[in-house]
Amino acid sequence: MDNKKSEGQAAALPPSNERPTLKTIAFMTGLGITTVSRALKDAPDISAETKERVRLVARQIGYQPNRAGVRLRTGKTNVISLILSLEEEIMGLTSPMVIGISEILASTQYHLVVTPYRTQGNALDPVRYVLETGAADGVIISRTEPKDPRVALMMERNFPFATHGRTEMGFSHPYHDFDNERFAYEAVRRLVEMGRKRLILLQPPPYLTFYLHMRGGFERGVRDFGATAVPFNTVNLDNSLLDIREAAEGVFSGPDAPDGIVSGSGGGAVALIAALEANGLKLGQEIDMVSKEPHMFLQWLRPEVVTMREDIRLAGRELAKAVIARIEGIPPEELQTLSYPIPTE
Amino acid sequence: MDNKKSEGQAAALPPSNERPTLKTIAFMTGLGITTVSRALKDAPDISAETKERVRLVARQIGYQPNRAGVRLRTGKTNVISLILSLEEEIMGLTSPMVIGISEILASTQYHLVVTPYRTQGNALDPVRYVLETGAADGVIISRTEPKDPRVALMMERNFPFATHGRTEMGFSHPYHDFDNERFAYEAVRRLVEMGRKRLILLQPPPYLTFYLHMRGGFERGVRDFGATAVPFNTVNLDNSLLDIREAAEGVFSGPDAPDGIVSGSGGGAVALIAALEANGLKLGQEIDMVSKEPHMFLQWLRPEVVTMREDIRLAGRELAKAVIARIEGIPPEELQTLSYPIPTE
DNA sequence: CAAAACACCTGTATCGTTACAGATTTATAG
DNA sequence: CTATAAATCTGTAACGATACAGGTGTTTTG
Repeated sequence: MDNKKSEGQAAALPPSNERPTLKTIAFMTGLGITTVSRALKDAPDISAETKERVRLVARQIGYQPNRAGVRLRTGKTNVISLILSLEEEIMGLTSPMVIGISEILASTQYHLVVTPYRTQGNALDPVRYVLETGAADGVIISRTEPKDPRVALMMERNFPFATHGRTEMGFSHPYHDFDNERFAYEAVRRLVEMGRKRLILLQPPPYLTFYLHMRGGFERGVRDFGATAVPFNTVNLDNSLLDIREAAEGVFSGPDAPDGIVSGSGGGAVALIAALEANGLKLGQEIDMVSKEPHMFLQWLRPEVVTMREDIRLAGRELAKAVIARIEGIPPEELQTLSYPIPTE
Repeated sequence: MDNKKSEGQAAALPPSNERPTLKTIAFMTGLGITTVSRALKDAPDISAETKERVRLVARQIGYQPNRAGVRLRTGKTNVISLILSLEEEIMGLTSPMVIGISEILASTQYHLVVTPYRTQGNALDPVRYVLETGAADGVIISRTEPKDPRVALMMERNFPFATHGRTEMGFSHPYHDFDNERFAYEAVRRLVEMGRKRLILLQPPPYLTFYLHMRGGFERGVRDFGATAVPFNTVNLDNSLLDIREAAEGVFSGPDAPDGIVSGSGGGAVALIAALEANGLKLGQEIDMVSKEPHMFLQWLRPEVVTMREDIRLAGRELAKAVIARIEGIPPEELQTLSYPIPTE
């Protein structure tokens, strides 16, 4: 009769040797499941002593909340989705990005889910998927456009996200970006310092925001330092290295050939070098180049190239921190960071 | 009174404008929730007409099962976990691997979750985590060892997984591997054909399985083709490019310097080239090299290097297919694939 | 034509967690 | 010494899906 008390939530079942749940802890401590739940989240209506006891037992038996249970009840997924193009990247930007994000998430409850999309035109699909199915608490996207429909959609739904790259949409959102304006500007400066005048830029595709930055920096440099921009628009960083090489061979062998190159990526630089050398040109002699350098390839195999590093792993870390902060309600204005070209010596 | 019938599961609630659930479909079709559930999984005790009706409505309103609900009830997570070292890779193997896996998972219900570990010694942690928390239905690991404790653990628990790389543990499990034995063997053949005799191998760290393969192929080649293996054990593919370069400079400048190089990675090759050129050697003259080529770097910047490609994206695809097949109960023996060096151009 | 078989559908309980609305005990107020 | 307020704790319901054990109506069997 008196054991009514022990017939409550807590004592209903033996501990069992399965994965521990709140019920297990409730049984072990003699408390109710609700109490245990609230104790673990440090609720104000639980006594300090009880909290301590619950935490102790929880740690002891290695309790980890069941993600499906939490997710079903609260809608919180504890997932960050990285949205990736399957076509992306000649030269794995993805690796350091994934690693950087993982580094940050490792010390949180968040898991990283990679959500791919097939082609350029379908970039909105995975975002819609996440929004509609509630597959994640926050999203990281890259390849941003000045008016980015993905950003518009997530803003409208008030869904936490961070972008690798800026937009120009008249409101602020979390981002991390590399200062491509400065990169190109400094690149032009260096080339002019080396006596080069007729410059080409291997640039991003025109619809991406960082095209504007890189192009802008390039043109400002050309103006400020008194050089000439030679057109090179038939290919961009999204083309295959083979296409870039082919297009470059055309430019180098044509009239008014350039004598200076700014390459927006290390992979592209290799194609450009192959092209210019196929035309009998030599770096450091008839022509010079400034490029981003993902590894040590250019530095060691073509030391004549002036290289600057872009830290993608850092970008991953910053983006991860930004989405999480956004999820936690930090205002977007405080979650915008820029990184700068790192000179390689 | 008669409306008892309509007070059952189905009619309890209006459709609401939230995300549709089984209840929504039940309401719309006038069926019970259970019936809808079973209809959607094509159970035999539901009439063909009902199934058709349910499927139609489900498609119409864009029903997608709630993952948390399924997971909580059935334990099925619909997640594949890719376990990654945060230190991994000088030259992003991860990118094409992630892309390859995603390509396959995109047409399934599976999501890809990246689960990192910090350092070599902690490789078992993420595996334990997945096993203990049931975070995934299957796991993909790389950097396998001949006696791999992760493999042992997952076999013991009968947990589906696939490895990038083989093991030597006396039982079979799903894997995909690159034939490093053949790579090294062919590399030696090529070098000997070019008249080289004193060969070094930039090899994997000795505790990884593919060390045995690459080393084995190298030594078999040395024997078969009559060359000499020059020791080069102070560094391996896990060292930084700087360390490799430094060690290589020592070997090239020492007595009995090698005249042929087999490099197990493209990144390593760059370091070796930097080293040998710093010693005044020239590829194709005093020395030759065969290397894996991740991109077009070597091919275009040092065409004297003989390169072979390893298709990591393919590995990702194969591994994804293998885990899923394993989850579906296909015997491991049928899930073992090997890929072969791809001669470049 | 009653009994058994069949075809098809449905309610209940449950997975683990948390929001919410009490319940119980003890301390404070009047 | 009763009424109120704190301080703690707890049961119930619900999130969405599914396993299981019926239920109902129709058809077949003997």
